[in-house]
Amino acid sequence: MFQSIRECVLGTLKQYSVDIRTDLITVEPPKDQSFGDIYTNAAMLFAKKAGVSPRELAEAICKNLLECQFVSDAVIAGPGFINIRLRDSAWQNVVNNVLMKKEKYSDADIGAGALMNVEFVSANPTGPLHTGHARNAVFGSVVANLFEKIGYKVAREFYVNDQGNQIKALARSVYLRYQELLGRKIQDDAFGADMYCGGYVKDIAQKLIDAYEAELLDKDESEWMDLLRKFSIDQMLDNIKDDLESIGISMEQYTSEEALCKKKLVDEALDILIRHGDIYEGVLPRPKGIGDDDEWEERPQTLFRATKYGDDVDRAIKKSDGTWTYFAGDLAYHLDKIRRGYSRMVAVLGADHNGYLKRLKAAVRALSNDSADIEIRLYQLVNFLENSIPIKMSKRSGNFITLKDVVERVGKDVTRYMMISRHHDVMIDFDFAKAIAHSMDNPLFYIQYAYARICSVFKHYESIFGEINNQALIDCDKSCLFDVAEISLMKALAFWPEQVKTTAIAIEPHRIPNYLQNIAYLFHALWNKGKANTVLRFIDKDDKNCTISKLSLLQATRFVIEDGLKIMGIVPMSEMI
RNA sequence: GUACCCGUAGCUCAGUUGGAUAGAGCGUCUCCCUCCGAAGGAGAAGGCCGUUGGUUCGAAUCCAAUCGGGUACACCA
Repeated sequence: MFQSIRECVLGTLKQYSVDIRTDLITVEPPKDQSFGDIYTNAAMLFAKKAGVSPRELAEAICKNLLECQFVSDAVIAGPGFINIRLRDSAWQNVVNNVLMKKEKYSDADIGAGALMNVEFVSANPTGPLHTGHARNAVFGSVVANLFEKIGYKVAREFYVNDQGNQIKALARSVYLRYQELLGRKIQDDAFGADMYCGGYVKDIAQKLIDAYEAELLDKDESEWMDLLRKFSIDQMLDNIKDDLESIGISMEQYTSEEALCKKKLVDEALDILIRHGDIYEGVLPRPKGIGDDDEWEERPQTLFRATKYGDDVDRAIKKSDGTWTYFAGDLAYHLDKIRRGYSRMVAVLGADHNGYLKRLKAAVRALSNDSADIEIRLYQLVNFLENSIPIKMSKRSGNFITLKDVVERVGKDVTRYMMISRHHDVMIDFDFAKAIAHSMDNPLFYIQYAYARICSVFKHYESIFGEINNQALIDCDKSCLFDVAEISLMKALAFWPEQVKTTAIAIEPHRIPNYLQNIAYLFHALWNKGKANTVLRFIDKDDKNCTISKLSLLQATRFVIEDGLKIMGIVPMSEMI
């Protein structure tokens, strides 16, 4: 619908042979419906370039629009807006459009099958996923779903940091518990500040005993370290995969840092950068945040010229002792992604990584010769509340809410909804009491309720008239759908494909729940209007034809809600429990 | 000190990337069940979009300053 109007407008503009940036033209429903059904700003944008007045251009566009069969009226308003009014039949056609395309109604082909890599979660395998990861996980998975919707071939990817001191600390922690479980006394101060003391460490130790019994006792660290590292990581990854599965996520790819290292990818990345002249030996300037009195040591290191690619300072890729930094590993990792054919990538990171954003973008540009790009989305913290009172968490002491805790308490779907319903730059207050409330405090409930009501109407229909199939809904006469409440709903349904497209391109998944809330709102309003005005009731025992045409609108609404929930990874409820 | 983010109704947040008179929910107030699910709906009140300039036909949105809040700033991972 919007597309055909747009084409009509573009057709007129072509006659003026101006170079048109078509993406600037809006063809949208106006905020205030009294202006009409659709408006466009085309005349105002291109009057200057075309060398005519906005009014003159607008008149030409209007004339063309009026020849379109769906348009009933097109008028010029204000500084040059063109307000278009469509015939009811145009909106009634939307219903059939949805019914025929069903779950493909909102599909687009912007990606044209191109590869898209969405990296998210990527939690260190040193503990179970916690609430922060939950937001990351849900955000990333919905972004992936959205890109699939608009025609990309998407890979969901998890980067496993299976190297470094944290993993060693985990292995040592497990070993301590292992000794303990086998009856050895361990010193009180054995668990230092950098050790892991959560309950899961004991679980791993128990599994270690199941597998190796007492074999590893009384051996030197050099003898068990490699084995324990691998064992612990495997256990933790299984644990993490379970957690992800519990909120409906499965990754296509897990990439191991250690494996990349063995493939010498770090050296290859370095070679590429050297060839581009992006590597030099130097000393980083003293950070401004460190005062003159603070401790600061000049260190000659191998540096990456990140400033050439928009970063604020150059970045170290080797420590002063010659070993690689963490960032060097990331260079290798992103080189790997590029080599696997990804020129478009998205990465989801916590807001505390904001200092890392520019250097990652710089790395991808440098390694790909500017042919690849990575979009990074940072998400803010989630505060958990119990009846408006914040719950204190401390990761150190092992006293933090895990993803599993949340899912067990409020369920997968509510968790997903709460995590995705806010803009990623905004902190979320997650109140357990509100999350499970059955009221407007809980918007997911409101949407599910609309869906359940629609299902209930269909059941009611079937109890009177018997089964009905999709084809009958398509073929029926739609002239019963004429009330403003019905038209408003149809207009909103017409916008759905556009909504999916812009949401995906902007990488702002929260727009989906907002949209669905609006659909639910329009539906509930229509439902209630039927209480006062019997003509608007969905089921009329004495008029089967009209009833079917009302149902066709409900069916279209149901498809769109289902589609939206599916993007969010939420299962629609045909009955409220 | 620097970078990134936030500032919109009493509270929690939207605002379709620059469009016309800025919108929801909660809370407050008034109505609506003999009626397909009231777990709902209709309406009222509530705003200098932090502040000040700029860009243009047009700004909550873009730019520059500024104030307030958050996060991060060497070889940690």
